[in-house]
Amino acid sequence: MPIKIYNSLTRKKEDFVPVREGAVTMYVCGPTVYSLSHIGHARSAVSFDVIYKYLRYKGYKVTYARNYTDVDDKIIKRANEEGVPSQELAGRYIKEFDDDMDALGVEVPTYRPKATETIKEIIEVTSKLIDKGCAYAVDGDVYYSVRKKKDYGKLSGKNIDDLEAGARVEVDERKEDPLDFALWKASKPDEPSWESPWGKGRPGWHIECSAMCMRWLGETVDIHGGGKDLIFPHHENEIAQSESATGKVPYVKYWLHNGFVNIEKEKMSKSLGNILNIRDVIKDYTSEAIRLFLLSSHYRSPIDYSKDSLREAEAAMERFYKTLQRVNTEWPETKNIDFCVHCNEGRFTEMLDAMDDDFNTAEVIGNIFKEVNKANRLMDSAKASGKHEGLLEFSYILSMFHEASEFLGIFGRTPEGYFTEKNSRASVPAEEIERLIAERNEARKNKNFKRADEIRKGLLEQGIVLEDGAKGTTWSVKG
RNA sequence: GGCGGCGUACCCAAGUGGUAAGGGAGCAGUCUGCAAAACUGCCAUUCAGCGGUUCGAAUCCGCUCGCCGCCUCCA
Repeated sequence: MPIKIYNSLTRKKEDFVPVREGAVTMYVCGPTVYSLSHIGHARSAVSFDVIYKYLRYKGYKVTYARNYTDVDDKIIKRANEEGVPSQELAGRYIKEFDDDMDALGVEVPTYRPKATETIKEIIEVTSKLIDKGCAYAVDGDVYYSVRKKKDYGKLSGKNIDDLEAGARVEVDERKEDPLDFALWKASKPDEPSWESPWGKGRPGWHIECSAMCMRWLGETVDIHGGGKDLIFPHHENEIAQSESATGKVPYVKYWLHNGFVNIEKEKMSKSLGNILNIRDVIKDYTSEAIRLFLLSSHYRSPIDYSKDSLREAEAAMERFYKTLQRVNTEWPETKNIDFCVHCNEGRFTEMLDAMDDDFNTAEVIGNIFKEVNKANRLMDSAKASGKHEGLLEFSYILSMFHEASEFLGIFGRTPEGYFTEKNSRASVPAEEIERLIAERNEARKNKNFKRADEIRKGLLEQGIVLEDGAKGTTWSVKG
């Protein structure tokens, strides 16, 4: 069964057939690096990380490029405020972005091009557009002429006349049409600039993505992704430029757009002051809980960030790893399971069908938790009967977790690894907790339950939960 | 004004023609010194509302109501 992908261009789910059989080229718009990245960047990055991983999982050779916009008005403004060169500022935030991605378990794409390293190509494409009569230079600026592209607006479903009727665009007398957009901007004295046939200047925003795509992936790419807000004007303009320059249609076969992250039901925006940085979220929740939260809704739907929803995601992750921990201790013979021995048995069909259907990660997660329940049930009944029967079933379940982790990027760690990350947030030193546990168990042995409960309650007030199990007392940070 | 999307239980959420996955919360039970965790049971005769198509609709069509996004930098 082919993968089905919702294509923003046709507004339909389509069978995924890449240009070259067995290989996929994929480009995703990355961040403009002038500040720390927020949870919205995380959603886009994680969504496409999963798509990248899944396509590879399905056997495609995927070439994935995600850019950094490292020259832009906002970067220049911020750099001038701080009194540092704009490239230094951009470099700093590229590093911060990479650190955030690493913390979220987002894989490094095949290529991570920067706009400033693609100037030569940008100038070439711009020149070609002028030569073809699709663009014109005025006072060192170069504009793309939207009227020259008959199907301009095909991605966003807009037409030029409607856009002009609702004009909120500032009228620039030098432009032939108010909707014409800059391919190249003449630079002011305090701005970074490059030599060009039109004088010193710097690239416009949209052209860099076209140039980077062509350089790293070719003139037609299979998948191009980004946030929903990029549909217009950014992606619309990319299509216009690229198709005009190369004459090849389509520029992109499948356009994918992820939904927004709202904060407590409100749009995240600078003016509302509710921008939530990845850096801050990572401090309070485990990286897998954050990924689980992002992947438990479909990538195209809007999601609402709230403390409750993250707490729930963390509780679910805990349930998962607690079960895995239990399997490891109660069924040590499962350690020798050869993952993927069941791959061709049709066992994972449900899960893979869900992924094939426009990457329905939410359904996969539902399937995973059904298996978690099954594992616990098996262990309970083994405990009751005293017999370890059903090893084959465990091998199925654990293989399924392993397979899912290959493309979801969660459910793949050791329980110890997970709980170490989680418990590093403890407000009480581990040695102190261990000491209190020992004291409490001594009290319990002496039937001094008052003291035992006192210790447990005291720790709970500091966010530490104690659990008495068959193998002794364990502790964890309250979710 | 133009374009697009959404409305499923207390909350989150999957399901897009065959009779409502999953998670969280809650209640009851098993287990436990008591808890916690785990397990079991309960928790939407119904999918915003009203009509229509169909043997059959949360799913398709029409209308109404409500919410949201884009059209300006934005993931």
